Amino acid sequence: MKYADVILPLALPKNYTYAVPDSMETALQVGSRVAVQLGKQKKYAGIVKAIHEQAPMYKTKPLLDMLDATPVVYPTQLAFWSWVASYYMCSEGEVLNAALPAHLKLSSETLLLFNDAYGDDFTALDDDEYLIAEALHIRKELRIEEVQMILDKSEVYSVIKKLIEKKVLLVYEELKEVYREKKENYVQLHTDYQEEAQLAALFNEMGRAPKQMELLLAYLHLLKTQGSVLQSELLKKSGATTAQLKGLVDKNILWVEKRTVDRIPTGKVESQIDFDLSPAQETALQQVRTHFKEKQVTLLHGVTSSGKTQVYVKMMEECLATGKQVLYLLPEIALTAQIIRRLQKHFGSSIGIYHSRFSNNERVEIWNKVKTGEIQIILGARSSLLLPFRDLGLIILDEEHDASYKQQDPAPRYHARDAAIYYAGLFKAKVLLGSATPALESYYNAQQGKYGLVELNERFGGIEMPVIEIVDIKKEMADKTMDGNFTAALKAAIIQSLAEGKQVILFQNRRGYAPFLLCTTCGWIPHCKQCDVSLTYHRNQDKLHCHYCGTRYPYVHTCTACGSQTLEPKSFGTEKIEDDLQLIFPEARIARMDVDAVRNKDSHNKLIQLLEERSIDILVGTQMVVKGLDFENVNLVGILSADSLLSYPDFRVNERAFQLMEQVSGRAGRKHGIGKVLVQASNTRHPILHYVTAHDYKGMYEAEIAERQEFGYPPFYRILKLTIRHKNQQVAEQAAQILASWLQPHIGAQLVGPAAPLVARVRNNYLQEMLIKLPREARVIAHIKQILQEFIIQLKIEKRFRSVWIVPDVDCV
DNA sequence: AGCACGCCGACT
DNA sequence: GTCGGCGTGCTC
Repeated sequence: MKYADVILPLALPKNYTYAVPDSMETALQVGSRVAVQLGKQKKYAGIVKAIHEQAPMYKTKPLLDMLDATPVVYPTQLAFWSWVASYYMCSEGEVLNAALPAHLKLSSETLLLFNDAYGDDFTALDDDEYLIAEALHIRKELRIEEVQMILDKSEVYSVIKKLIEKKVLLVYEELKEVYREKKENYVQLHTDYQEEAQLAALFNEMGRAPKQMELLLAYLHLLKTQGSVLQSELLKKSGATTAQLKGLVDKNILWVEKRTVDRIPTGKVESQIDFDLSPAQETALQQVRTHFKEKQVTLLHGVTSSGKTQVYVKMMEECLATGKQVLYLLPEIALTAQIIRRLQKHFGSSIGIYHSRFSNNERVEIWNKVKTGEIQIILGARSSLLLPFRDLGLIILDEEHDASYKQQDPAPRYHARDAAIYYAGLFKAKVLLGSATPALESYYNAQQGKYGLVELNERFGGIEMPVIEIVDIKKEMADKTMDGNFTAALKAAIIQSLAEGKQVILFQNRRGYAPFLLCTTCGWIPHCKQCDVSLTYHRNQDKLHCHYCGTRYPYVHTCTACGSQTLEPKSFGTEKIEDDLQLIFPEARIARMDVDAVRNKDSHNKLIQLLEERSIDILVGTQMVVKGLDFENVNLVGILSADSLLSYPDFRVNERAFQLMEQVSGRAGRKHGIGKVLVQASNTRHPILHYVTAHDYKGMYEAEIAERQEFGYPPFYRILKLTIRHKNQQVAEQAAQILASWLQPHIGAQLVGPAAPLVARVRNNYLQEMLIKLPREARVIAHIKQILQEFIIQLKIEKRFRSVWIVPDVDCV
């Protein structure tokens, strides 16, 4: 007897074993999807992890069905998932959930079917039963949801149970394949009319049907110009109706064929525009090649605009030439039309794009084409690391310092950079990390010789680095030269840029109008009812938003504490900057780019396009303006408040602030002339500002790495963050204390907390956090993770801790 | 993630 | 007293 270990798309602590029916024994393959029963009625599609002959201790259920002729993943992916699950402390099911496109993940839906044998005499039923029976009698099938709607309550199980007992209905669990091939109607000419003479005769006969003749002429025209004729296109071009087309079909002149079409067209490489590297780029390329001879990972540290992309393109070409696949990762937000166009220029349609905005059907097609190798290059965001590559040769991770490479919620909370390095190892592939401001961890690894290091210090085309000036807010306040949140220096610079016909980007890391309202009489600040945070005022909607749980409240005019009407918006966000700008520069065309402004599908790309074609003079934005944008006409960048970047209680603040300012300033003056960056700050003596003005990454690195070593932070230690959550504050605190006391003897002093985080309550749940510092030894790390997992189970034995949520976040950012 | 079962408060 | 809510444990 054979058994199959199946990964189910659920957060189950381990995989379940099912019996392999004899009929499947020969055909069943590891990596294929199978339909299985879980519990009394639910069915799922799971993935076969292993096939073996070891009978488990418990009674097994049989596999119900094989869903794939060929596996959906290779053993390489299964090995990768297993590593991700154990390293990031989650289940393989959660990894599968993140990896598999929604349309390959099937779960059953309960359908209620009317039992025709019952007849239509419903007198033996009570009110609820009658309602359902009647609805079913008419509609023949109902979903649970519909039953809930008919009865207007959520608990419907008892009614259904009674109806089953009375044999009014039958329950059916349906496991439906959701992916659908795309079909399109093509119009074909009947074989009788393939020749000129036949056609001519036909036209003679058709004298009395001028509309049909017109349609036929349009058809022949399209056929000649395009080779094949789409029904929709034909009708559009000719202005004919479906009825007229049907007329021709009925006469056996034309016929319609349904064809399966690719949503993701691929083919031969269409264009391959060659380009020359600058001598600096050429050297860098050579160095990358040399490092790859002995090292798996190389870090390309290239200043903004140094043309890292060209180096990537050359490396990609070399990899493709060996027949292997390439994965090019970017932070989601940097995946703009700009970069996609640039790469498509070189690689044509052999490049596939993968990110969150694709439809579920499209994702299935990309998945399959990566699996077969038909797509050789994937350009994508974090999640494309989980695609089923067949033979990966190179992973490029651009903007490798970017925090969005780390998945936050839900599990798997993986870091795409670290996971990419492991994944590449399975293929013996190379990893090229690129950044103008590498993560301290990566630069450290390069310094230690673990990674190769290549420096590209020269901007492409000899453009100079922008000039960065710090503007003292305090001094201008004292001199009374401020105009709202604008210093006179920044205002003057904007005026000059606008006068020169140049564009300006302004950066402020808070969205909304004002981060909080303050009663100037008593000091009261409106807070969210469910979270311990002040509410942000959004003036466009005249509402107060909670940025943690998303709740919106009406604007308050009267102070709840003292009753006075003296509430004032305090501090400032992007919305206010946008408003103020319009007052100061009434003539300028101003736009805003933050999550609120680009909420709908394409608005981000549209904003970029507007900026490209110079229809925007000033762009105000949050982090979003930092990534992946490349505009030649921008010559001024303003950072409105450096202080707000430097005042988070996080060991990475300085690094982050430096990266952000350096990246923003990289947007200035990329092609023509020297760009200018103005940084407004109250504390102008902050050391980070000094490194920013000097474009001194190394200086920043040296200073920060010393601190990290002294205080035991990454890269010298790994950090595991435990978040403890419960709706009762005491329970959360006690659970955290107990866990900490158990962990303490095992890890000594390397435990920070537990303590309530800055925002101690979110959605009515109280939070506690602690940081566990792990020495960089794989064995120790694995051991501590294991005992931690045991402690969590042990804690939950006690009844009051059973509903405590404990979330481990390995290598948190 | 569902779903079944058990315990407890709000109505007839 | 019962109905329906929700908390909790289990699924190979």
